[in-house]
Amino acid sequence: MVEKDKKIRCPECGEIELIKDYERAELICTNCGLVIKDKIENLGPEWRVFDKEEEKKRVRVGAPVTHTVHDKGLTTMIDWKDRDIHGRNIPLMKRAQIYRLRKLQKRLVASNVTERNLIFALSELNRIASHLDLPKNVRESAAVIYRKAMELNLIKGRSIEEIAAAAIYAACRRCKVPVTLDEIAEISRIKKKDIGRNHRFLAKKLRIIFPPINPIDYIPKLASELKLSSRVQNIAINIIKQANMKGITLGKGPKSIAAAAIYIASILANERRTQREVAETAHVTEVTIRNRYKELVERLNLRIPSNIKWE
DNA sequence: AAGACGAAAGTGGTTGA
DNA sequence: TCAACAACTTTCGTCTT
Repeated sequence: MVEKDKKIRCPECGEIELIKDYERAELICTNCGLVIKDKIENLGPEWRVFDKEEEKKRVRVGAPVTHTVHDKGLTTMIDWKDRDIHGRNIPLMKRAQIYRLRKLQKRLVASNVTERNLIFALSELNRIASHLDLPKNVRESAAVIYRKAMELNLIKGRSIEEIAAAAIYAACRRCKVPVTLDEIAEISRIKKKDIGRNHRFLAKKLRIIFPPINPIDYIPKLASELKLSSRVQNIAINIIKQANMKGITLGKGPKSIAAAAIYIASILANERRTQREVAETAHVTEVTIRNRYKELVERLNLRIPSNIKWE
């Protein structure tokens, strides 16, 4: 559908030659699994049409193809009833033939081990994604990453669940969804350390470059959990932007920076939250918030109103 | 009494020999 | 593989509101 010679490049992993259209559901980078464009507009029918009449009849058939189902959603089912589509009995001769077809199909659908493992992996991906409320593009991305890992024989000798968890994390990083290793570790039965290890492994083998996490990505989530206004969000984002420019954020945990920025912003906007509240929702300690926020206030010359003092 | 502060010791992950 | 290291946590006593 999408012409190969269009020469679209993946904005993240740059050097990758072409983006496959993957049967017109999304534009996905075949290398790193980044979903570049969610829906391609003006999809056009899959048959040639010769006149307007025909065009009306032949529009679009079937659900969009997806990577999150093991056969990409292209399932054919042969009914077990011995009736044709009109409900008539099927002649005996034909029945035998259909019986053979059914048997054959069963074997094809999920018989070989690879396929069965893929089904398991995808259901695991889906399970984790549902628990974390991940958007569709992240799920697709995770599925693509997993399939890619399978193609390169990276699963062999490793547990499916570990790779699945790592694929989810990788997809989140790709799509800038602020999910932590801890959150995934809690849902899957994989330890944080192992998810991280496998994630690094995937990144290396699939040659995906992950940009460092920007503290800004945490802000919306934190702000909404703390029920803070969008004004606070904007202030916090501004603080982080300035901090980024001064290089203060380098080497520090992005979560800590985000938490400190939110804390400061909540004070500046007169919607104050305690250090404890922020610390709890951001999953860092009050001490860390204190250290970061002191640093931010000093280095950025922020003016904190009189209800707070510091030396 | 709750919140903020900071010193000191401890933990887990990264880095470089 | 080991030690050094920075970021972060835990704990706890003190100060402020």
